[in-house]
Amino acid sequence: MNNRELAKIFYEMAQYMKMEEIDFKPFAYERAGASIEALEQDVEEIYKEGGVAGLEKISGVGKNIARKIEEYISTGNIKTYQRLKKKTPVNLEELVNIEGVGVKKVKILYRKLKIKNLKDLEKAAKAHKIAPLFGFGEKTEKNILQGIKFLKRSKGRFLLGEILPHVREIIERLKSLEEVEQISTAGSLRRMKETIGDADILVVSGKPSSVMDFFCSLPEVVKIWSKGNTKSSVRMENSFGHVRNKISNGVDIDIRVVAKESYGSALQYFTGSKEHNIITRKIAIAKKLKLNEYGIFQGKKMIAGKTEKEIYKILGMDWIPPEMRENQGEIELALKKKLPRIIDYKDIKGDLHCHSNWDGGVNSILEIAETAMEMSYEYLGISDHTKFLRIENGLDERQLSQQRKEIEKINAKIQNSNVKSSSKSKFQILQGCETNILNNGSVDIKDEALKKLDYVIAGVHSSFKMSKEKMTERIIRAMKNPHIKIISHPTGRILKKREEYQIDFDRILRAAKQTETILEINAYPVRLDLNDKNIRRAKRAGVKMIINTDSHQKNQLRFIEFGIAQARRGWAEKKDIINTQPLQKLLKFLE
DNA sequence: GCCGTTTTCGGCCCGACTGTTTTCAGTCG
Repeated sequence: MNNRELAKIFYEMAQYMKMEEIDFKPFAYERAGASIEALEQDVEEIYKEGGVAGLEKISGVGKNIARKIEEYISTGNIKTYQRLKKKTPVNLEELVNIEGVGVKKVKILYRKLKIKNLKDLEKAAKAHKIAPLFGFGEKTEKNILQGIKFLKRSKGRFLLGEILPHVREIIERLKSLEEVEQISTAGSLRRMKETIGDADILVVSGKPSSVMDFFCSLPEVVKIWSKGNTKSSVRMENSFGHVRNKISNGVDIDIRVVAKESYGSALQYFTGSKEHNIITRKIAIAKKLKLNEYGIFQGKKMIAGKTEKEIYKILGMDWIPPEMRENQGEIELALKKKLPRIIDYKDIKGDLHCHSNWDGGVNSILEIAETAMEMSYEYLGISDHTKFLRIENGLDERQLSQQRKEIEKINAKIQNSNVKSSSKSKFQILQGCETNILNNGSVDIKDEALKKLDYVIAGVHSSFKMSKEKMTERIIRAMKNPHIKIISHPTGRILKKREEYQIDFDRILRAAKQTETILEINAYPVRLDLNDKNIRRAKRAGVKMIINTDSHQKNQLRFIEFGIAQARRGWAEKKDIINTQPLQKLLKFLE
């Protein structure tokens, strides 16, 4: 908890420094923030063990930043941060989240119009006070309004990836209570939707009131909306669930306590979706039964309710995985007992989209590989950015060939250290790269260099606002390059921030099929791209997919879960996803 | 403000794009 808070402060300090046109320092603070966020140990612990000198061992942390960490630990505050904030007291996170608005514009908006937050900005834009400002204009004003509109549409929704880990942590704490017999997430969180409105927790307990007392007095709770004997609703603190430097308003959590004999029906009822439940209840009615959150009833007699499985069974259906419960045809298939066997969370054997510290990433190739081995992967693909992305320190042809040698060395080292352990001796690091698809569809690395890699990923990282026709052509041309095997984040959306770019997805699918190009299901929480609908389309078109994390630090390899969840929501089966294959088969496929 | 098998001082964080300029500033990846 500490680390994330602190990292967030450093990110914000960096932004304020950029606002003041300070050179280089912002970069130092960002880097320190990123490396603190990636730490496994709490900074406070590091400080207790080794003092300021211990803190200085953290990469990117020197004398000054170490002192600031010390200040934060001992006073809970950083004076420099307060000073920066005082100079421009605005909701920076909120304002820079609008596309096209950065720190410099925020500064002008505050100095000239005293705009502090989204509300002020919207008011000013609607009153046409923005366009006359120096450096702004008609178009900027329009873009700002559009950006606000887009933000509002996704307002109140949270990323699965930022909420789930915290809710799980809270569930762990609840589990430690003697009174808690069974516990689970419910609602959209259990269905693993890419964004969620609020979080639902379902508990079985003989002592509901003490569970309620414990829950409502959690330190993260900032507001109790309602507190009852079996149902409570609270607002969590703001920092609850932020990813990198993006902070959201606190999420609401609803908790319900139900009787043991109703747990299954309550879980079914509160997991939803609403549309799915409407149909299941209709099926019950047709069988002269009644289904509600307490159980399934024949007249007044309750005939089931303890588990979800028995509920579905009585309705004449197979149990449906929560990720599929969107009334998209899953009920019909479950009635015919013909549900597809969707990919399992344990099926992934490796991750081919990972960034190391050779480009903008945090960890060394070896460190990432160690995490991959901990996850029992058989392989790991390093795919650093290439030279077009200068700020990400993209690699050129020469650096790629240097990296190849490094990877060979590490592979040899891993093989030697694991001779005894047969399970790990199979592990292998592959070398790829994530090339940039330029405007004309060519990529920024020469074919001769691409040829030497184990595989090549290509993605769009610039000029997002092309026409549909041009963007489609651009990506198809990249797919036709025989070296390019994978298209990363194929639609380019950023959740709560940027729409997909315009593409003719059917044409992309046809070209992917024809060129045997793999489409990525990017597991990074703000991307989740392809989304569930496109995954289904790709599956239907017979296009192969791969679930990758796009991780920039080793801990982010765990994001794979969110990608698998999307694949499950898109009904993808094991055979549709190529990184469910063992190493040799994967290599053959890539070839 | 950090860092060092090019450097303990002098480099780092660049280039495309957009919209605002009339030669450039801000934003984004």
